[in-house]
Amino acid sequence: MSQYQSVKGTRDIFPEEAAQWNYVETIVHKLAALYGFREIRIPIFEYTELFQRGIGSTTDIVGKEMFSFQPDPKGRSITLRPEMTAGVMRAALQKNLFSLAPVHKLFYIGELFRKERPQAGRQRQFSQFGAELLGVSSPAAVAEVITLMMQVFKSLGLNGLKLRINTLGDSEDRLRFREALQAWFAPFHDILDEASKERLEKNPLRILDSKNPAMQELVSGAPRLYDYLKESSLQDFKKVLFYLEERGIAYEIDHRLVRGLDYYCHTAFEVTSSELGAQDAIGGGGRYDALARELGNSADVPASGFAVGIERLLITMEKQGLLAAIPSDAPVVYLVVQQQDLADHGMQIAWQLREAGIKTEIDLAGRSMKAQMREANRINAAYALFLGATEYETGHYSLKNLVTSEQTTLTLEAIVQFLREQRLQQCGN
RNA sequence: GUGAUUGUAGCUCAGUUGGUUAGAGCGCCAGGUUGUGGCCCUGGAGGCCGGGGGUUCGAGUCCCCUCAUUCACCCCA
Repeated sequence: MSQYQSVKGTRDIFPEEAAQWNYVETIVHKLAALYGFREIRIPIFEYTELFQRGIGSTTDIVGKEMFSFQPDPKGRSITLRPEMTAGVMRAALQKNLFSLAPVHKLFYIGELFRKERPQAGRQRQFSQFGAELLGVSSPAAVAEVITLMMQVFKSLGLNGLKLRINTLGDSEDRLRFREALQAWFAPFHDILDEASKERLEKNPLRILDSKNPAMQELVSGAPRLYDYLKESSLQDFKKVLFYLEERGIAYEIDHRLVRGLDYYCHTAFEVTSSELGAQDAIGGGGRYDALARELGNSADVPASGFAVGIERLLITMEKQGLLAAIPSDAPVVYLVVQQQDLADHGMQIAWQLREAGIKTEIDLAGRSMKAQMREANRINAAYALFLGATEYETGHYSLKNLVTSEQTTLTLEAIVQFLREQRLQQCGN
């Protein structure tokens, strides 16, 4: 074992895997563009208050999971971003985006940081892509966001994901429900676990979300927010569901789905994969009209968004055998040089081939022909091009198809032309 | 933060009740074929057995500490 290891909860992505990431990111870019979302890139750290205000100080993320530090003793505390939404909203408000146009559709891909114990599907540095639709509050907007997310899953070939959805109502609904909930739980105060007692005080809704089996049993008899919704909130939710049905997106209403972040209102949703183990949420999101005001804006900015964990997405794709289909980055030609004194000429040819747009690999270590051939085989080159004394003198080179073992002798120009035609066939474009 | 788990070669793992120079498969390198890969054969390199301390004539094996891994809880992507 080497002396230095990557920091706990972080990992390296080597080329084979990076190709998979690129594939996913390319799909995200394409579909986001198709739906009219444009990319935003924001800083990887923010002032700590942004997350305290935005995400909510009672949440686990803010309470115990943030990587915070103080760059200078008198300076303000800074935190590595544990999620994207607060930063995106901050950027939008700072830039005064809403004075330019009322609606903004943004998407992002980036790394996030949370100080949790790593486990399957959970790291301290992880990545998400997501979209934020800022400036509209209609059910259509929420449906748009969910549809884009589901479209990404579909385009990647994923099967069997479960979309759960719920509504949290507006602040009035929640206030009335909160009182009802506290009243209902009051007689049971003594049997509540510690976390639930605290939640009952600070954020009663989250009791419903408890995964403690004893609490779940108790919760199953508790009142439902759904029954406390005012008519407009109910209609809003039903309209979202209507759009999902229209688009053929299967969902399951889960009255206990609350989600951990304070800024959600109305529709909240989560997508889970049964292939992930304990940490089975692959994506989630919802509507968060109050976030802008939390961040000091004079008024609410109606908004909704989703985020998908890329590591968990890739794990699920792996389990479903979807990664094998991702195109490889193997070279087309491996240039095999017979003798050392032809090495310079070999470099010259490799350069010519690359100029012609043909992906070419060549031995740089002066190794034996056998070693070069083995290497060509290992890296899955399509062809071996031999350079020996005969080729050097005649200008005709031997080209071997490493799959069929067929070998022909052609001029370099003919080889370039041949390979170009081959590649057109292979890629089908 | 809590609980459990596992640390032996680059990787996956053997290693018997503590007993000489710690093994296998795969991978890597070289040769068998001085102009041709995969398959096969032969050989080679590569380990302070995670680190520290202790028990013992003797520790990869037993005990303690520590570091790291993995899984789970809490919660989330």
